[in-house]
Amino acid sequence: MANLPIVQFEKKIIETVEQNPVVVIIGETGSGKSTQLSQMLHREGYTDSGIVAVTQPRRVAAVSVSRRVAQELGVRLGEEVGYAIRFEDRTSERTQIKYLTDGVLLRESLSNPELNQYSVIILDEAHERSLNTDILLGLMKRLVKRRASNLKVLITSATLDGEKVSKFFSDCPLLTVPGKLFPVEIFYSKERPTSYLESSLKTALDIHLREPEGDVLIFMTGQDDIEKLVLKLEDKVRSLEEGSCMDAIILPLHGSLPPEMQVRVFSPPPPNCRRFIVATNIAETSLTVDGVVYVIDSGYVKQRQYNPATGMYSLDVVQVSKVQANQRAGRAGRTRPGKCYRLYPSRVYNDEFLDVTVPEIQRSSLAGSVLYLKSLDLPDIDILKFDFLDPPSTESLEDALKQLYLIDAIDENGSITSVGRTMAELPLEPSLSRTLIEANEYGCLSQALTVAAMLSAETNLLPNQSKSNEKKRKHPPLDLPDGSGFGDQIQLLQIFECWDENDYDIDWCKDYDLQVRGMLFVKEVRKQLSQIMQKIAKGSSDVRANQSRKGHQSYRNLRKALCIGYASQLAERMRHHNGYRTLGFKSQLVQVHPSSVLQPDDDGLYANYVVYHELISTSRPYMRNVCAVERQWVMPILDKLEKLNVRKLSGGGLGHVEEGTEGSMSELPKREAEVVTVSQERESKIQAARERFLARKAKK
DNA sequence: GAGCACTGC
Repeated sequence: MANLPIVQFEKKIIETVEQNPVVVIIGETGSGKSTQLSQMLHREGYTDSGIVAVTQPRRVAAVSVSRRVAQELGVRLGEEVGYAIRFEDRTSERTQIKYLTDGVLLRESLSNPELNQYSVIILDEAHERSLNTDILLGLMKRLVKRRASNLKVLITSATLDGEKVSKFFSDCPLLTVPGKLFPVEIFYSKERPTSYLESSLKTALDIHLREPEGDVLIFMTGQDDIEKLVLKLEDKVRSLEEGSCMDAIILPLHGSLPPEMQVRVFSPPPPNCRRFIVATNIAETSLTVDGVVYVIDSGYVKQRQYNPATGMYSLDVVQVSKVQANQRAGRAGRTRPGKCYRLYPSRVYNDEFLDVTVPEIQRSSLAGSVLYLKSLDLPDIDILKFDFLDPPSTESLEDALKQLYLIDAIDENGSITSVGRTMAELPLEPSLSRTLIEANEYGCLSQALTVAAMLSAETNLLPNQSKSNEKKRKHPPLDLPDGSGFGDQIQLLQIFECWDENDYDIDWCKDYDLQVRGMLFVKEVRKQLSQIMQKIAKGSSDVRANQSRKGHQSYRNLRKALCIGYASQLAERMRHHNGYRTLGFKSQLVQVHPSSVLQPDDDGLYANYVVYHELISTSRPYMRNVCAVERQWVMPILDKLEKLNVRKLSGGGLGHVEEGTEGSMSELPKREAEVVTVSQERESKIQAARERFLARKAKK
């Protein structure tokens, strides 16, 4: 602890904090800011008047850092030093230093907007710019004015954007604390490689043959490329002449790897053996691998982005930012001087890379965040003018307002409704919290709780039916429930009900290839949701509460509730084929994702109307997780859509300039004219595919 | 008939 760089700055830090309500601290990796700042303030007496809170973007960080601090102070974790993350509050009345995820702090400020229990709030790792951190930054700016006399706010950030944060907080002081990284030598490629897979392979082998011992960390974009590179590396290493160089172990590392495979990177290699870790950006911040001396940076990352104009998500491979590239390089200098090989020229780094990663708030759907802010009842706040460090686009905020209006969370003037208030209390996307409230009215709350919980964890819950996986499987896969033809939300419900009937047996999950960790998470979420709903629940929340007519039920009430909750995510089938047209503000041509269990009727046609959980644009625009709904439930929503006036929603449109004066009329979906916004290119691709299909059919 | 970076309440 004594040799941490930050300790030498204690006096300066304390002085600055005494004299200023907000201080930005730039501390690089290894400076000790996460563990030491809270202890300094504690020593100085700040814990006498309240708790010192330290937020973290990730749960594991909140737990591990608090454990360290408790150890250093010689107290039991959960007493003077504790942590709070979702599902787990390890604090007590005696707690003076509290580590928590930024999401938990946002929840707390919902019930206590002044956050009076805290004397100091430290937003740690603010440079990561998580959606939650960005909202907290805006809230802190307001809060320090209201609690000027008794609240201190500290923000820690990385080198590149510290000044921007300082400026945001009316030019507050900015202190820089050196890190404890060893120097990392950077090597650039002369040109951008035609294949960064081949280029990383070559670079990795060069290191293996020429450089002294030390592990190699290779940053790739995704599972696919990682698996390919691992195979190629294994192949090449095997063909090397025996005794010509040291042994090698090659390890993949990405999020969809089962936990037991992930932890393999934490066990040290046998002597005289070099490890190659081929990873996604999970190794950038979330997981720290010891022993890395060499880093190979492809310069790319996969990023999910939301397009508010279309309501569609896409997962794109994009260039990393300078901050990200430096973070990756830094992974080589944790234990001794290292080397970083960038597979792109310095010109690309200097001229093409953005300084910082586009913050999440500018890449996400904001319905949930806007509802959250509305529910805080901030006086005199026009949501379009909320003071964000990097404001999201007006388009994105208006998209959120429209969504919220359609699901009754706000009224036509943009004011939060009582339904909206209840929704904000639920840790769910607005569409799902709206579904829960409606289901409660229809007497199918328990089913809706299950669906909402399942969708909260959905990614990687179900087995993916790729051919490579089938080969690995020891026995043929057992049949999962099929949603009775109604679609994916119903299937998810049925799966959980089966698991419940099997007493939440882990082996049952394994038999059906369901991700165990994911299913346990669902169970926890469901429990949490049902506790929150208990206050207003009109029926039992028990999983088996709605199973009385099992076998011949139509899930009518549940589907109706989903229709109300997903009012802004509806689609209507084309008259003569299985393509759909979304019924939102801008109509899109979309298809049911092939993984869906929605079943066609005897004529081979899908339901006339469906709700979808999300639109994802991959090779084509797809609806993921769809559920059949009925026309008579959809019609009232369309009426509401026609009455929508964005200007009123966003607070009368003060200072809000929009072309034309006809207000919402120009945005009405053209129901009869079949107007769609599909790019020419995509349209012709679809056309070409259709012709190929017809040609094949004709041959037969 | 196709594919999924990473978090979090």
